Amino acid sequence: MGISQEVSFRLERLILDGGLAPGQKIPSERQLAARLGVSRAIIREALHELQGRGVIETQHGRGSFVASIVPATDDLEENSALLHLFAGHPRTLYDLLEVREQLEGQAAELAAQRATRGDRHSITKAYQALEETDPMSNAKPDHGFHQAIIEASHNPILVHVLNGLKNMMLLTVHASVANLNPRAEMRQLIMKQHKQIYQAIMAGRANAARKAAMAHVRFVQDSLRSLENQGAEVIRVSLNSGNFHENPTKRY
Amino acid sequence: MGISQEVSFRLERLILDGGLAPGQKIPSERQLAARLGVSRAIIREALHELQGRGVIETQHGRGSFVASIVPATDDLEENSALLHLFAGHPRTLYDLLEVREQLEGQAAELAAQRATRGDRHSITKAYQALEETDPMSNAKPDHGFHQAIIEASHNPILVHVLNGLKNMMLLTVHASVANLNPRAEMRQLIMKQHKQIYQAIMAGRANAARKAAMAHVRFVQDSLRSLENQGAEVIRVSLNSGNFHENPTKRY
DNA sequence: GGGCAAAAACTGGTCTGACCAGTTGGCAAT
DNA sequence: ATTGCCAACTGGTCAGACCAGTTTTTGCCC
Repeated sequence: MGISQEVSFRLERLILDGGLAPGQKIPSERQLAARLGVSRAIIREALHELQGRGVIETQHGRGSFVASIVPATDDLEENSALLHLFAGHPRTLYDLLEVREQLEGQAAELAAQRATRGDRHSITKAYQALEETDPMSNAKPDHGFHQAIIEASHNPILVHVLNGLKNMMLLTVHASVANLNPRAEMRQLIMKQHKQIYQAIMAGRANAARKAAMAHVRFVQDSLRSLENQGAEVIRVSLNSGNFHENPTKRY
Repeated sequence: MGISQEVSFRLERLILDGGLAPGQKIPSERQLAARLGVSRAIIREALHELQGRGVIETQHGRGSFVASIVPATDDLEENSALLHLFAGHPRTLYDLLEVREQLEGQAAELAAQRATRGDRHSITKAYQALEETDPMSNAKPDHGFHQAIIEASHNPILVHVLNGLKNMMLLTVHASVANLNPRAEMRQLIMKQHKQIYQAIMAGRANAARKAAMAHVRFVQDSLRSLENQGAEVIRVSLNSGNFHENPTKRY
């Protein structure tokens, strides 16, 4: 482990152990360098790492400060990396929803066609859990409902693909639950959409199931977007660096 | 926003857009510095930030590598397991084609809407290579054409998903090329379909592009299925160890 | 030729000292 | 007391040097 890592760990522990409170100013880079006996470049690299982890925030000319919101990590998963990914590039959230619209639509269609009795039972159970749970509490029932449908599609490739996106999907579900559900009329609409999906699958109406599922994802997408346009913080949106549209996919 | 942040965003964007795949080595610090016209210190600070977010991993003396963003699955093990599943279970071929129908349709639609000049050039090049190559020879031009379209969709999630399915996609493409192309009338039809996809994207006709792409995949699907019903051996199973584990997705 | 060790040519890691660019606070002129 | 300016902070960027690992090339020996 290099010195840079060591320094960032030391600083992080200092902060987490309470030596430095949230919002408090961290010693200047030059002071830290002198005190820890390393060059300022090392200090800066360590601070950037902590910055990447969201532990500190830096302001030009003023100093670095302990971030106010220490994550607390509700899921001890390492999806914090993904969270930052979304935080830095909110567009990715919509990219994912774009893909989800297709795949969930297909899953619902296939589920309507292929669901076995066991599948129907699983889906029904998940749906009931969804109805009974306090919507604001957490996103798990919501995700469970979608998951049951996906598995009922009996397409292992589809299951695999959506499984690989699971962590990210949980985030989008979380975003929708956290931002949309608190608004009563939104919650009503989403409930209704879930019901339509559920009934269409149970009735074996494949096309209706597909359309309902796609409409549901699209509704979430549009709602989040309009929320964002109203200035709400869907997921911490930052001004992005412009001009990513001229050389986006090309490699070095 | 400082240059350092901008650099880290740019790198992240590159990675997300699929220009750099997980596990791939990113250019050396000195190369990046020269290429982006900034000092090496800046590059190092940006890399440390990405490191803090878990986007990249660095090894002394070797280089920095893109971390697998979608953790858990998505890697070699899972893929090879699916490959085995594929070999022993031809139905999986159709499962994959089912999913491909959706995703390629979406990719074509988005490409028609979002392709930059550079994208159009790449697609055109791939299309020309496709026209000029002996169709029976190999599947690479075919796959390259689809790949160019996917990248032009500018949806990093979509790129990642289809990238994860790349090995299997190559197999389906190979199956289609090997079984369908030798038949003259089939080859004609497929050529025509490719042309329709290409023209629709170039003309920016999103809906037509989607439909053409979906029709193409569905055509391959139906053709293979009818071939199979005639008793032909659609996919040659490569020699593999029998030894079947129960399939990971616990279906069937 | 084939095998193997030395050496060159990479890679990231650290240091130094300089200068630019925002922020802040005090002190002087009004 | 208010205004305005300047000095002393702060972080941001740069250049070049050297250390420390890894990979590739070289060139000798058998």
